Amino acid sequence: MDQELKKPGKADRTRAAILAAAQQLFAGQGYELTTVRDIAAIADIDPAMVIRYFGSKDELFARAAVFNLKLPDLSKAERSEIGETLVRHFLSLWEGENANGAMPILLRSAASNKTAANKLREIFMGQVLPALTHAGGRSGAAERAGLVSSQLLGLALCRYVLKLPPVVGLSQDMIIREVGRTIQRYATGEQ
Amino acid sequence: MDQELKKPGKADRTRAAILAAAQQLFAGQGYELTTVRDIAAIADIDPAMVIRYFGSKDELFARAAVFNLKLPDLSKAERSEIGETLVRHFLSLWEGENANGAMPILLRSAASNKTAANKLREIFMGQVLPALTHAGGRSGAAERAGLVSSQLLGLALCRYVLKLPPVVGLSQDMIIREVGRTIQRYATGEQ
DNA sequence: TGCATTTGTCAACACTTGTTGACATTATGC
DNA sequence: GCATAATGTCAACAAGTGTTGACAAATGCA
Repeated sequence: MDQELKKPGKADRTRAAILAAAQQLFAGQGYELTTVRDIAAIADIDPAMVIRYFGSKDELFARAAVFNLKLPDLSKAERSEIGETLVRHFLSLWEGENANGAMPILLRSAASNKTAANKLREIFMGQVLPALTHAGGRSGAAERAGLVSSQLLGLALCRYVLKLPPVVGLSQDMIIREVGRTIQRYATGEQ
Repeated sequence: MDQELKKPGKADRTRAAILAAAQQLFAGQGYELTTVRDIAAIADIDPAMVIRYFGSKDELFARAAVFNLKLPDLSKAERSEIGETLVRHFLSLWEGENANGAMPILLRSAASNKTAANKLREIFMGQVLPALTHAGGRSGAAERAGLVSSQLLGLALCRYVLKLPPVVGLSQDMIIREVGRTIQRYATGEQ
């Protein structure tokens, strides 16, 4: 289970506590408003430990904001179901059991933190764009990826960050159906 | 032209300079990262004047972030052109001649500043939702407004804040055509 | 001219920030 | 047992924050 082996000594537990507290706060109020002292208070340790274990606030943020889209192989999916497949994938990634909340973390801080903004750019340029290239051919892949990104990130922004009531209230089924159709058209040009 | 009348005394000019500098910085790096001293430096005045003229950094932000969607009356538009009309309207509002950049200001700070987040919520709840209620009937208006908001805000986020290259590269025509179709479907349920 | 108001300058305040180093405490291996 | 390393505590630092008040310069009016 563990990656660095050894018994789960005391150090590892406080390390994990710090990371959990950091993720909670970064996701809730973004990078700038989250202080090392707040993180330490929630993790119930000394602020100095945060620095000792992670080097700096910046490095801690980088650790707290790692995540992978793990996009499914769209070339194997039914072509007519690419949209719904993608939306379903993102929804389960964002609010499924294994969701680690990294998306809100990035989205909340991307507006003012360059590390977060770059990470978001990398994710969508490096994963969404190639996936769509495979799915719909090379021509216009950039445009299609841009449109897809705008809809998916907009959904995440309204639902998890701004928490616009009408968007929060949307059922997963409705999102999959309606947004899925949009993504389908953007991705394939059909309809 | 002026609203408070009187000759445009020296005070009004520095007031305007402060506001312009504030808008520039708020739009570029958000509320938290923008300091009163930075604003003063760009406006080429003393930091104390910023407070003297606007009371506090918070009040200055509130002044810098006022704007109105001025949504067209959708009930009078061709029903089949609601989507394109809306997208065209937002594009000209965001990057037309009279664009004041208030949208990036709000969007960039909304993630961490409650004033900005509330303002965004108010705008979309108070203007987009009613407009769609008129346009497509009362039933499901909230859901439709939510979907429309997610696409429009996502577009603004990717294009002006995150500056994702594929989204920045989209031509206005393409946006009007492609996103317009999405908005059309969300707003009317047609297609 | 003189006076009063407006406009601007300067230094400092109280506070918070990330980060550091010296020291105490606890656990581990011999 | 002891020595050594790991882990935690504490106080302080330098820098930067929004904001304030006392004072100087400029401007307009009589």
